Amino acid sequence: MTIARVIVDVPAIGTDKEFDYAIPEKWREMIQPGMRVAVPFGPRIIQGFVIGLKDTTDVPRLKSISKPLDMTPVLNKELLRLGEWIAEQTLSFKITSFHAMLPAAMKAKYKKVIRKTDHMKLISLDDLFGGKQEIDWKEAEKRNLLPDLHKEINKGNAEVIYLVKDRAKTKKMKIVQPAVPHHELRVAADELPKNAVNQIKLLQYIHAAQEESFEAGDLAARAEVPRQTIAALVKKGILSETEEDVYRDPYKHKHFQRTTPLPLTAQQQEAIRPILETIETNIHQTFMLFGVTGSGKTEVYLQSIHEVIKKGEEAIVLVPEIALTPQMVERFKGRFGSDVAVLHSRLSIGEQYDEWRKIQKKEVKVVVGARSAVFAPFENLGIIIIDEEHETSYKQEETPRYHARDVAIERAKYHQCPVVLGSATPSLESFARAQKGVYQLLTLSKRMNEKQLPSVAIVDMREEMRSGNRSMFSKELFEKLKDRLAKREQTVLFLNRRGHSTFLMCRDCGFVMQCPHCDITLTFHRYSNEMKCHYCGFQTEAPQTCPDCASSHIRYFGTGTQKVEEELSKLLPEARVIRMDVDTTGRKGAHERLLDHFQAGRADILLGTQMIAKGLDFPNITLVGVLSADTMLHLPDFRAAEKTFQLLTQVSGRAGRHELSGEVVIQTYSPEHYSIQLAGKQDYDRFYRQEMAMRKLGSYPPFYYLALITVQHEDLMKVISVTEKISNYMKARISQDAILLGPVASPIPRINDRYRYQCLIKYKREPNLFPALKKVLEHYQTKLSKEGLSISIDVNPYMMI
DNA sequence: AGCACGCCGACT
DNA sequence: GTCGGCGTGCTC
Repeated sequence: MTIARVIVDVPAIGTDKEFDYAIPEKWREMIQPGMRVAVPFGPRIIQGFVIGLKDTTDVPRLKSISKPLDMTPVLNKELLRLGEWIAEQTLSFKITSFHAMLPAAMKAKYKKVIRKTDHMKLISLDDLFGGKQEIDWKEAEKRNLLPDLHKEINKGNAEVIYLVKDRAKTKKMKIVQPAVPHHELRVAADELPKNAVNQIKLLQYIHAAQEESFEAGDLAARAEVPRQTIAALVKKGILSETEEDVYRDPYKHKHFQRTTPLPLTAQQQEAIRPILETIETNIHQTFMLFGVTGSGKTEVYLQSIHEVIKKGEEAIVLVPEIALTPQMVERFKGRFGSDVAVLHSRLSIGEQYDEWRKIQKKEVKVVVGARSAVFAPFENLGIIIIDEEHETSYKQEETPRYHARDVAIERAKYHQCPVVLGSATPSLESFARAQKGVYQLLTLSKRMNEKQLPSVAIVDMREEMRSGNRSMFSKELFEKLKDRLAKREQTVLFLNRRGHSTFLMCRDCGFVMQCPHCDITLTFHRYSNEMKCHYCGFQTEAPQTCPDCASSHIRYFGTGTQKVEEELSKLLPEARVIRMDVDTTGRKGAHERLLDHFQAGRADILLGTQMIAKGLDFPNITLVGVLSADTMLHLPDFRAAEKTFQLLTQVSGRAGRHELSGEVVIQTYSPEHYSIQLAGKQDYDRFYRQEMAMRKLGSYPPFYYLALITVQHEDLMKVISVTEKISNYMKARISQDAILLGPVASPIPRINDRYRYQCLIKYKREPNLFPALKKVLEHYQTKLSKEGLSISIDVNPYMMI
């Protein structure tokens, strides 16, 4: 094969197609589909993916591949095909899909430099180049040298060079070994000058140690000598130093207690049997593992994976990003040891790349990871497990806007293996499919240890108000809190809102402080005494007087985690509180540290947002308090009730998982709402029926599919007119059965000074929809993207804002 | 996405 | 007459 079909690294509608390149003779044998290559494209050199090979082309004058960027393919046949499938399904570019499937380190960086041509080593150019042979384009631009350099380029004294840089760097470790036989180390030490104290010390240390080789930094530290000492002895030929590729191991200092399979309960056995059957017979099937919190879903996963590994196949386990705590990792590493790779966004780019390479080199059998781990480059997949299936974080919110569940099923079809969707509160979409028999339903209705589910009390905060309690804690919750403190048991307090107070209002004129760039109220952060916008990051000092009428009667309304923390220290000064939200877990490892603290019993109360709802499994938690169950309920989102139900159920599940039984207190201003009532009763089935009725009434999923078109621009009039044009265009192209809503302003009509309008299409079967949407993108992306107009299309959106 | 090409207004 | 503004269209 002499010609490569290449997808180039230019995410634009006009370049979202194959380009043909001649393969130079010397690379003929080695260049294969799935490899990245550097190719000339117009005047520059960029990265591309080889998606196929051929011998003929219609293109009159082919250019040649500059060089390969990989030794072996980074995407196999299956993943190349999957990338194209994702591009089709999500209306995104192939190149964008390919990048989403690979670790970030594989995304090329481009550099442009101006270099002196060597036949003209003119001194006069030295002041331009600062004595160097080349100069970075960006630097030249900054120092305003471009006009002069341009002249030199035209004269032929300098040229523009395009560089493709690969960020995929392996980490090297310096290994130190004695260069002489062990018994000669003594002699060598004696021969050193007496004042070379450190060198003698080091040699004596190596002589005494029972090891063949040492990691350089480690050795210096252990022998208590400076690092230069090693270099000095290497120079003298007594030690030798070599470099070795190593993996950056994020769990280097962590020891994992090995576990063995637990005996399964009757229910677990019944649930696992069909899964094992499909593993055995290589049949693709999607299972919905519906199990209450604490019913032992994880053990079912573990034993299914065990079976897959026994067959010589591999497993992918997806877990929501925030649930990927060391505790979670431990359960898999504990069972499968070094056969496990872990992938999530809190790892550094280098660490992610290394975990990915372990998978590619077939050094691991199991991947535990967040959304993008669904692309793990395994070639003999035996099972894909998606834990907490209902989590919205499985949907990627940037292009390509894929859903990991759909990708998992597509991959499983290729590999003829099962997908297991596990949840205590399945998404309506998935549960409806299970009801229809598209997925096979497996139920775990009992907790493993036969523990009762915690008892749940729903407290009407309006009543509290009426009876004169203006505090954020109801009488009932406060009593129970005090009781736990006395008994030295732990409490989890949940509040879905960070910051201090939600908004600032002037009691004289009613002024509410809003973000100047977004149509959203600012949130007060007490510690920094700032008003912050959680959408664009805008922040400003909190005012002392009303910015509008200068009255000093400004007040902060609503409650955030910071304020609760303050209140707790006033009301229960003896309680030790840990607060967990994005503001306290920003730094790497902070998340783990705080949880370790809590687990070790060094705090009584864990107070936090979303992130504490998942996966916490501490024996000493006997009380869970939900401070305000309503915050999500009134969001302009058709999934608001579902999300509320799921969250309340998940949070409640944190209590009483072990010997001690648990209690849950849910505070709310809408105690009669079905999602709160049924979450209190932990009655998923009734919630499902009720919510399905609501969805049917509103023509929402799972009865209809959705496609959301969002238009953004600085100019409001332009946004409205474009959205209207698109709506009309689409209306003419869809059938009578589809419903088109819009144009309407987005729920947040302005973010970052850009106005937002949208058009929502609800449909069941609509063969013309995707081609029409593609036409819309084609029409506008080329013509107007340069004016700052952006149009995004989200098929099956989760975020409607 | 970049970049060149090309066509109009404001200067040496 | 030239420099340079950014609309248009192409990149194997």
